[in-house]
Amino acid sequence: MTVRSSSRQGLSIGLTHDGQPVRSLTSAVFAQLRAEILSCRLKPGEKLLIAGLARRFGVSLSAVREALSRLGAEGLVKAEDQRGFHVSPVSIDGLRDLTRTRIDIEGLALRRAIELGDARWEDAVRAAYAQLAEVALPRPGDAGPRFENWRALHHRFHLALVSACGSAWLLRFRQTLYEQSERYRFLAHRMRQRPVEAEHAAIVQAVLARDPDAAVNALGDHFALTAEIIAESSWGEAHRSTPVSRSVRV
Amino acid sequence: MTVRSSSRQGLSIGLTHDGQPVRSLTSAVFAQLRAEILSCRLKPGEKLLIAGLARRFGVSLSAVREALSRLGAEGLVKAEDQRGFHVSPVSIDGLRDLTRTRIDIEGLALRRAIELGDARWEDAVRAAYAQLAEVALPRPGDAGPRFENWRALHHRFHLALVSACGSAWLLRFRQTLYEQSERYRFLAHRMRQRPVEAEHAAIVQAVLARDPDAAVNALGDHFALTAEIIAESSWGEAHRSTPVSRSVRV
DNA sequence: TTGTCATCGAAAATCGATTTTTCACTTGAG
DNA sequence: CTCAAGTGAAAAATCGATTTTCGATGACAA
Repeated sequence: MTVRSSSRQGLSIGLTHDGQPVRSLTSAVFAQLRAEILSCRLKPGEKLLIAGLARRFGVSLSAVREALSRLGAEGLVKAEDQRGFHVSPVSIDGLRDLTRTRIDIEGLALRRAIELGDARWEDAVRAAYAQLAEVALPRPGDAGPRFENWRALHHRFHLALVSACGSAWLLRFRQTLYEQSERYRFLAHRMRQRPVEAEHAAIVQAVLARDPDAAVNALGDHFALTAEIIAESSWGEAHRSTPVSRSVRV
Repeated sequence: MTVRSSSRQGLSIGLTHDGQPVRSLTSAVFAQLRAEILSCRLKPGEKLLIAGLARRFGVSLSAVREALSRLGAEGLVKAEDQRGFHVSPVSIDGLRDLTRTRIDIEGLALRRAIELGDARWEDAVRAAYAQLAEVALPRPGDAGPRFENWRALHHRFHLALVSACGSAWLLRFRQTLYEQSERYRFLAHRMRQRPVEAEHAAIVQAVLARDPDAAVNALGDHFALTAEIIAESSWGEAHRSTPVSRSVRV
């Protein structure tokens, strides 16, 4: 039984987020579930019925269980013995912790990248920025392929910034946090717009000037503003208890 | 079939590292494999044969597979589709990245804890430090329960330091890095001794004085010195990197 | 009413048989 | 000798049947 089999529903071969090829049903299920959780098609807190998912994908229970176990260890689903799996919940407090930690950790990575990055890295940053700038920011609520394209370029841009940091661990943690933040962005699909290009430009300018403090500040502003706008969206309003405050500056 | 069944080999009920009770065979296998990897009874790079482990623990293939999948997502084992599972490898470069990232991330957590921690936190730090200081540092190569006891207290001490940081994400990442470093410590089981109590004392002093810079410096020195000593152990010597570029044979 | 306990259908967990893939080795052509 | 194709044992992956556990429901006594 091969992954390419046309009897499988909604599974596709390709690459996982970490560049490994998908060569097993379990990995395909994992990638598909991950994508659906990130895009909130599977909603935060939702119960994940193993049998239902197995039927939907046309695979066995074991494949689904294994995929869910992996997602559990990555923090996208919550597993409890004998009680099955749920999509990890979201909350304003979660968004606050996520944002602050993201600023700190991605800031660390950015500092190291600025210290270590060579000319090739600078070129990569410039190229990723140019590609992102070429694409118009999709209108709020636009969920089509244009938005997917922008999202991919946006991710590539932020990845390019820190790619030269020289630490596999920092990159791994950064990836985890980035994915978590994707969920919040999808949740608040109707967000107030703002000149996000200017924020990216500020980051790039500081990075190319090799000014770590300015770069990390610009990055922090970018993240914090995103979080604030999510928190003031309809989702955020519905879940608000206290305001999401800005991370402390180094 | 219950976890308490006496027919299971080497599996025990109890708590996992994150406080969840072990109520399934899979979780018990997961905890056992994790412990054996951290203690290097399962050696870095070693192939993990699913059938062999299933036989050894007296459980089915699925339980082992699922446990291995979770460990894979946590970074203790490396999974490749169709090629099974290996214990994650170690290297001098890995130790370098690990140490540096540990200093940065645990440093972040420590700063936040110093900022946020209350009197109860201070008490907990003092108590954990006192308990650790009571136990004599085991002699090099001592692998018995005395060493296990010291290890547990040492972990509790470092956890107490950052426990008030207020960030689930930082604590999670810290835990991951701490576990990784355990492996290196076990590998270099015969290490040069040094007055490690003095280092802990310096950390505690700076923490209780609410001096974040001094505390993070002391913590960083502590980690860096540990890494240096591991690198100069027999394991480290054996893995010291050969020159990157080597002249072509004539 | 309130609390305890038995019952039962649904879901999770476990198992081991079956299928698919890999890998080390052999064979034979160039 | 080198390399490519073939071969078979071993290991991984997949499946679905079976066992165990959970949790809602309702009977019944205090």
